[in-house]
Amino acid sequence: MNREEYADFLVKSEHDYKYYENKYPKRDLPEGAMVTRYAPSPTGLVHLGALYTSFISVKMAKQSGGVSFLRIEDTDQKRSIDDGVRKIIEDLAKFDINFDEGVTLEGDKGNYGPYTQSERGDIYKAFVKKLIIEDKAYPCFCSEDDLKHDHDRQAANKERLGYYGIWARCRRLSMDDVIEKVNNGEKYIIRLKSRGNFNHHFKFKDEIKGKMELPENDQDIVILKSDGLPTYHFAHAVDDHLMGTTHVIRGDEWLSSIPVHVQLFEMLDFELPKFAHVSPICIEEDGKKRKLSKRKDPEAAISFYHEKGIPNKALMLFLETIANSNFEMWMLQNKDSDPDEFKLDFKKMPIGGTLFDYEKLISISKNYISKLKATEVYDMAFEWASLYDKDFASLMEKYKDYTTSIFNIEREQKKPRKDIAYFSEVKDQIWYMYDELFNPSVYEWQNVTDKSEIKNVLDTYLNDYYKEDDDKDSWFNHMKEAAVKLGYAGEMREYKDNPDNYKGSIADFSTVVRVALTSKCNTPDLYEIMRLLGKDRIMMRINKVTV
RNA sequence: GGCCUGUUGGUGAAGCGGUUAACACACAUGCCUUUCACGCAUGGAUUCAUGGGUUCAAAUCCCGUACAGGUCACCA
Repeated sequence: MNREEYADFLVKSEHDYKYYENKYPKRDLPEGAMVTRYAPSPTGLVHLGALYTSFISVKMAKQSGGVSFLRIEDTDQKRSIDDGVRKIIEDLAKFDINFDEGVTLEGDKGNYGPYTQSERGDIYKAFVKKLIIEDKAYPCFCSEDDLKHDHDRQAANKERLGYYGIWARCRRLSMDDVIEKVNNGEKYIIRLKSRGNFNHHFKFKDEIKGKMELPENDQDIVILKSDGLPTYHFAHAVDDHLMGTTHVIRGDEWLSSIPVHVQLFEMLDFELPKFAHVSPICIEEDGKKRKLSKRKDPEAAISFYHEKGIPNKALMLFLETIANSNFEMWMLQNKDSDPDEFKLDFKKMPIGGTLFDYEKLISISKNYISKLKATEVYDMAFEWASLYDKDFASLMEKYKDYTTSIFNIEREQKKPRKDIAYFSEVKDQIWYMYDELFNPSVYEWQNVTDKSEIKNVLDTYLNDYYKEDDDKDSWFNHMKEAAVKLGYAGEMREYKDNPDNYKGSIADFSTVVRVALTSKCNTPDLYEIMRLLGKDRIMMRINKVTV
């Protein structure tokens, strides 16, 4: 049996590797264009970290005039869940993360497919055969128990764990031994015949982490599992080579596998792509940093932000400031520019894990919402309420124009209000504008608390000074006149200079009106509120107080 | 335990041999203001985990220590 026959005896494939090398020609792209990929396993819902790396991958490709694609890594059938792929695609699309190529809801798109690993079995086998022919891979008959036994011995002797050197028993099997075992029906997997020396270090440069020195891999890692599917490492090398990936962008938990991957590319005669290992988003617990965990941390789930009512765009802005800290500065200097114009840079990405800063997210979200038009705020707030607060949603819908006007108070101007950070808090901020909800149990009176004085203020103002169609200036002048008449200072300056000469200030006076109408002492502009409420409701609410 | 990586104010983070150690968020104070929010101004690291070394000069370069993170599967 020659080596070709031997390889064919061990692994069957329809085509040989040359067929696939020809089937997927090199991509013809301009200098500097990146081909990136996002390659998740369909094991559950998309979480923040996935959103983060997929965003970086797609944006990097786009800004360099390259190509991004989505590849599904489902070589572990046990962990894949139904519908996992659809959820990934849909969730990412909500955040405007769309790939140029790869798996889509309508099937594969692009010339380098299939893009789902479970459909690429023959391709992997073809390359496994290539390695066997070149004596770079061999079958291993060790059972799980054998492996465990060795592992325990290694641990007991404090030796390095794994299948390497003298521990790599099956590596020494002759071709005849192998043929006999196979003919006896013994099960086997295929391992890489590593030529690395753990005591030799090689230089490696990561696009994000920079230069480092790593030991060569000397583990005879598994490349083809007993189920006939490849391991991650092998599939990664074959796929990214065939698909023409120029930049492998992935989580930094992969950094320690680099020796394996570099070796794999070498032994397969593949050109090594560049690697960018993205640091995780962390959270602090008991004074220690740890990666955001899907199971423990609610904020790891994308749904968390959705339920809270934080706009998707705001979340992306937040992720982009984590990705490149200079993005924030750029935004400040390019207030009117589209964030898409900002160019992400690997060199600016954080090297250590970044702590998830909720306050910062809130601040970004506030700023983002403050720049929206009232109608946009209405649409988004309504969309949120339709899902999470149906009663409020129907109220918003019933008074659509009115609600939009409420959102418009102090909004479409140079320095808009920044009081909405997320849509779940909207109701708490404007409920008093709706008669259906206005039924205060407490009035937040401030400096003026005396019942008769409150009545006095309200009566005086309402009867003699409130004019329904005043513009803002006359409205405030009337307010001042009423205040002065009752012994309040009409100007804050005067009051501050001689507080003892007055009952209080115009601020105290208008606060009484404000609280009477809204029950709250902190509200947006009173004039606007009164204008929206209109005379009848103003009277009604004031009467309600005095009863 | 082995291998790799990191450690700058409350948080994120700039800095890459000579700076008053940027900036943003948060916090505090003041101003503006009918409240709140906005805006504006000011304040906070005598010091860059720690101990050595190199240098006229170190947060920046080198070595040790501590702490933290990642990884060591027929999982990705």
